[in-house]
Amino acid sequence: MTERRFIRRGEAGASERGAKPSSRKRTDDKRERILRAAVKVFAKKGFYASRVSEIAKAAGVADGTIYLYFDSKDDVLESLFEDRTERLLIALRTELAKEPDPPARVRRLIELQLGLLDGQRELAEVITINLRQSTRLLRQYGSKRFLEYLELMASVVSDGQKSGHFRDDLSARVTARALFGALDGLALTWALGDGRTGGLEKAASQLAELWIRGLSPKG
Amino acid sequence: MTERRFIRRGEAGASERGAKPSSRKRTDDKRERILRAAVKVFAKKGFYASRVSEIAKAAGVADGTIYLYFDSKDDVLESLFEDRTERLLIALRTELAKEPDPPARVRRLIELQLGLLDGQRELAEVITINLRQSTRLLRQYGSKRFLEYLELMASVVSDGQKSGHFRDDLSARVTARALFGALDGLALTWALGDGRTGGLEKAASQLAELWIRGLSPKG
Amino acid sequence: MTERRFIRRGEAGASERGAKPSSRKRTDDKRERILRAAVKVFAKKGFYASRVSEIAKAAGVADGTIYLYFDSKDDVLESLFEDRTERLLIALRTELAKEPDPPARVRRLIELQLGLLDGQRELAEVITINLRQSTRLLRQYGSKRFLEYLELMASVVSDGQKSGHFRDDLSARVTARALFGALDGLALTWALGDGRTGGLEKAASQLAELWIRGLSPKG
Amino acid sequence: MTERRFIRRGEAGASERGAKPSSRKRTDDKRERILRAAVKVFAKKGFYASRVSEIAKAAGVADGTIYLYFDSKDDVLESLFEDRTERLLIALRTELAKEPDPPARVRRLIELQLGLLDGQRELAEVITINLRQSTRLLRQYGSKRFLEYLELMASVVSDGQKSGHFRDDLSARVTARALFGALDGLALTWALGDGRTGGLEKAASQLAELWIRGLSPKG
DNA sequence: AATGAATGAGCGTTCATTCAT
DNA sequence: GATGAATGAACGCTCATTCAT
Repeated sequence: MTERRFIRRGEAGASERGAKPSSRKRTDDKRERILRAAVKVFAKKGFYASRVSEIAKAAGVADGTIYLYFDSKDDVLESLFEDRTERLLIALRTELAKEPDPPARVRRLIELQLGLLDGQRELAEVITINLRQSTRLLRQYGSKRFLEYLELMASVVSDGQKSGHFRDDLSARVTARALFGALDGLALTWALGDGRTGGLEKAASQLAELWIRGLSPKG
Repeated sequence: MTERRFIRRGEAGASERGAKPSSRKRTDDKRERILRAAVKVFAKKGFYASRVSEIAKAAGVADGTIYLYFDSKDDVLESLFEDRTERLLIALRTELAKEPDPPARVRRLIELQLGLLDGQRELAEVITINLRQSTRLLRQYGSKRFLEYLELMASVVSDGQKSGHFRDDLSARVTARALFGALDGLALTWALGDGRTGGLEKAASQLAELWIRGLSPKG
Repeated sequence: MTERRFIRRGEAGASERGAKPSSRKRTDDKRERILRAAVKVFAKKGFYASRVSEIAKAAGVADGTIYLYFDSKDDVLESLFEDRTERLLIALRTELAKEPDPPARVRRLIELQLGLLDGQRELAEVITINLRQSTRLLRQYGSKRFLEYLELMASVVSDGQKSGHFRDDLSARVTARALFGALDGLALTWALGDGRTGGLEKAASQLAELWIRGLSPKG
Repeated sequence: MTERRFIRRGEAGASERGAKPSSRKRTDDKRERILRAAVKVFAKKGFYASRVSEIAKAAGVADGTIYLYFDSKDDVLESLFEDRTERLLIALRTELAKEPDPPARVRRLIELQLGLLDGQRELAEVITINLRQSTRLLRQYGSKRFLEYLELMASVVSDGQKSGHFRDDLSARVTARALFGALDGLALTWALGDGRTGGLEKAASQLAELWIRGLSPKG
């Protein structure tokens, strides 16, 4: 078990990620179906209160089938997180590559992160809340995709500092973490609150204004 | 059980809060000892992975004793959160009352929240991480001390807007939530990271700079 | 868990053996009740087909209670075996001490082992059959009480060889193992067969005759 | 399932035994490969701890294939036992037919049984240990090949009694069971112990000496 | 009030078996 | 015949909570 886990955790090429049953058909139906079901269930009840059997039922598979694709309930959460964060990273990188102006990049970053969640309340809940439920996930996982994500944010800040668009008396790392927190906090209160589509859009715009001015140099 | 719970859930005056054993001695030794033990245990292993028996052991009491002071394991976490947030609120209100200048109030707010955690890594972990572990806590509790706390933050912003010190194109509520998130995010990464005493101090200062400028009006 | 196990496995004085709940009352009711229930259930269905809940039910305790006295289902079997073998060893040593004549000692040994089982069909089944069900038990356990037991048998043979009562062209160790096997085989077929009280008595007598003559020196 | 089982359980002539796939090729490759794999796996981990998938893997077939040749995991063990015991019986009968002298026959019996296992540690383990793991096997099976085997042993004894070579104050049945047990016990300790080739040879010789004298008539 | 042995509902996981391909 | 992904019943074990002392 631990062995298999190690293999899976390895930097297996993305083409093979998470594939347990060896001859996967085209679209990897089952695995994705399970992940989608897990989002719903985790969002509704939280990781710990969610039952593996509920996920199975929601995914329309047998309980045991989940263990053909994941090593454990924990692994489902981790995989979910990794999977979705990876998508977010790809989307962010693609979009940011199109935008050279630092302030506009900050705005884009904020809009994208909150925009991706807008209309996906469940995913927002899973990422902002459930991630914190598995201590193991948080501690040991804080170092992978999540750090990549923080680094991407930090680079947007430091790039702007180098080009003179942003003040340079602030640590890019600290700033990035604070920005992540701000976005996460908004997503959390939104997810726990109304979760209305569109609700995050205005907030995103305001937050962008705040941060762009906050990062602007003296004068 | 349910009955007792109802009574406790009522808006019992602070004078009676959390008191189960009827003849409270001076300082309510046991209850506080249990809460202190819970901080340690929850911080180390997370709420769900923590065992009631571990808390009991850490507090130097028998398992059953915990149920003389709390209704359930959940209640321990809720009480802990409520208790500590209350202290924080009191401290904040006291300090902010001394400071009339809006930008200085923002700085003070940030310094105080992060400062209180500095050197109390365990408490930081409990508040930032464990709070999110009990869905019930999050959902139903989002409305009590936590909202009071957010409102306090929002009032610092809106007061500044009214006095013309802060731009008024931002929602005070949104701004407050984002600030809470930023502080929470810093505390989280700090708690999960090194947790070195003093580490948060510099971050607090930078964050204050950022927000103060971010909130400043045009021109 | 593993830790506790280690402690229990240690050569803890007999006075403390297997006691988990710390303040044991007089007669260690529960633990013994569970062991007695386990004998019945294991004998009836075999170790693997026996359910922990069945043992609990037979013992009149809750499922969880079993885990207050034993670490696992495996541990119940091991403890049972160790416990009963120890009693047998004590009885054998006491009896053999009274008998100096080697042939008579062999006879006594056979009579005692089979006699103890006579009327305890269930125990016979557990010892002869179930012991072999836990590979771990067999392999790692083959070295403790069981070896003591074989050594006791071997010493009866080698003592007789030294005193000239028995032929000395046979290895005492091999002889002891074969005798154990013969006794075990009789017990097994008896347990699986009728299991009538008294059935083993005659067999014991005949087996004794056979072995005594088999061990006698030439001439 | 039950149906098929019934058919197979019937006293099907040896010519049809265990044949599931209808068009049996010459040497029934698969079935024998599975049995050989089962010996290895059962010997290593015991019947209950062995997984059908492990046997399949060791045999180089798919999991499902096993069910084309056997009705269940239990059936694999039973078939294995029956198969191997049959071979042993045939070998014993052939050899004993060549030897008219009762004491020599006893010696031959012992040598053959232990000799067949010598160098086949795995088979020894399966027969002596695993057989006892399936209660069903033991109980209902005690009546087939195994009884034939015991009867063969008993006949060697009773033949000797009739011809006056052996004492007649012993029950041939009891004696046979005890001898089986002795052989089994030696095989067991050998299998669990070193399992060195040749180790059983000397033991066989000594055991033969012991039994022959033990069975010899007075005077 | 305090204890801690006892409870028993509840769940993650395994694995023999099936069956569509 | 052969395959191996899918199934889902079954069970060992945990641990929050209770309650007799």
